[in-house]
Amino acid sequence: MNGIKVIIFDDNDSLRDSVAMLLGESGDFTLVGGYADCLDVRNNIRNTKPDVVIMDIDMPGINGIEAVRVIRNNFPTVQVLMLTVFDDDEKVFAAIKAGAGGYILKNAEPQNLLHAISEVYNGGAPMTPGIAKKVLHQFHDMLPEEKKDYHLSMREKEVLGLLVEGYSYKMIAGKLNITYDTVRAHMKKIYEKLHVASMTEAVAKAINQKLFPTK
Amino acid sequence: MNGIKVIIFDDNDSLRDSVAMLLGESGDFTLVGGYADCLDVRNNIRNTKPDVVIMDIDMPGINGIEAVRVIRNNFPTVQVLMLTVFDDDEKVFAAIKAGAGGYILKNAEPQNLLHAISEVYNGGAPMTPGIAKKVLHQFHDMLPEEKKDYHLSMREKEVLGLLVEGYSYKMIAGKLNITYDTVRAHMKKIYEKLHVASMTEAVAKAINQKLFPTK
DNA sequence: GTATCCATTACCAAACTTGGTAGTATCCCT
DNA sequence: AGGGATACTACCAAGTTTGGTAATGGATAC
Repeated sequence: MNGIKVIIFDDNDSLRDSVAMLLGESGDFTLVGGYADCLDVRNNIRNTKPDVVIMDIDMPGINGIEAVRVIRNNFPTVQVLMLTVFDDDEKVFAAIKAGAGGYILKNAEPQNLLHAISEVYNGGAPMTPGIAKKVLHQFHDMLPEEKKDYHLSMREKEVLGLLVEGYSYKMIAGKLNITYDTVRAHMKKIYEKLHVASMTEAVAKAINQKLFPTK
Repeated sequence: MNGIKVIIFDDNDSLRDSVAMLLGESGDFTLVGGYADCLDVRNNIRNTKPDVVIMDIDMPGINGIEAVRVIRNNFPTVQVLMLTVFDDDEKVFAAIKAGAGGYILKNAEPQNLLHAISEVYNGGAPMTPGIAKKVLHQFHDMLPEEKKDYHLSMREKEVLGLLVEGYSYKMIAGKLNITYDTVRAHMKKIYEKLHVASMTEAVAKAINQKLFPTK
């Protein structure tokens, strides 16, 4: 008994058997658990201490994505590999958001599953090509645009930054040790440069154009 | 001469030769061009009509990421596969933003390069495990948070939405055909529910919690 | 049916924001 | 040395926002 310890959650009994056989033959993996539902994930993991969890999505009771969240919150070192028939954006992204470390479709070659398990165990991110494409494309669309430069001076950025954090003119003056009127002077310049005419517009623009790391 | 038509941009002559040999032996690919710089990308592609472009990043003259942008803007059907030594987040994400369809490190196995070329040609997104991990993790961090529910009423959401767009109380009153004082009443409730005490904070919170599709 | 939430309006007084104009001082560039 | 950008200060007047408290009618919930 050695190698990477794996457990699987899938309500399809014969699939669990196939995986068990596959892992058994390989020699590099040990299947230390197999369950048809996620009703008792926490205990299942506490008892078996796996390195990698193979997780289906559509199961009776608690669904696999919820289970991933639970696992990642309670056992941060355990890697989760999704193994499912679903390839719709919503499920894929939800699984990643929940903390899955890889996403393989059930129609993949058995050999690829073994490879994916070691990869996810070694900190990689195995994905079937179609999934990788989805992720890459979505990722592409989400990357920040070339951010416009409004030529704000250092001081102006500082003031705007505080404004975004909810500070009033008076508070900003206090924070920066300058007078209220100086803050006003900066604000006037900022409004001019951003082409806005109120605090709310300035804040909205600053956040939307990602002028600051607000989150 | 048949198979997938490939051209390569890389200032390392011997690497170009190796790739040429590799592709030649495989039978499934045809190298129809090899260039040490991207000074004339557009013509290079117009003349060779490749299916896939293999692109280095660090080259004299125009850098590979800029070149990807040019290619994707002018020849949207041509797939670009990055083949470079760089694995820092900045370059990886920049390449993806520029439109690269795959990203392979130069230390990968030759066999994997061939596989990656067909994959990118077939609409996949080949990445070396480390790159896939970077992308997945960044992607994970960028996916929208579970959005909190502040139990805003319809009307309150409407008012807050306008506020985020830069409207003043008075303007909101006009837009919604209600009195100024009614707007004020809604605002008071909103502040209470959002736990804020000024327009700027409300706007910042609304945008950051993605309560509205602002962008 | 009575309690609770929602949308609406109203008024007061205090505090805050905005646009205008105007001046001083420093630093960098040519 | 002069031109230009930046940082700072100041005052006025008009307009806006905020926190109170209070009241009405409608809808929904138990």
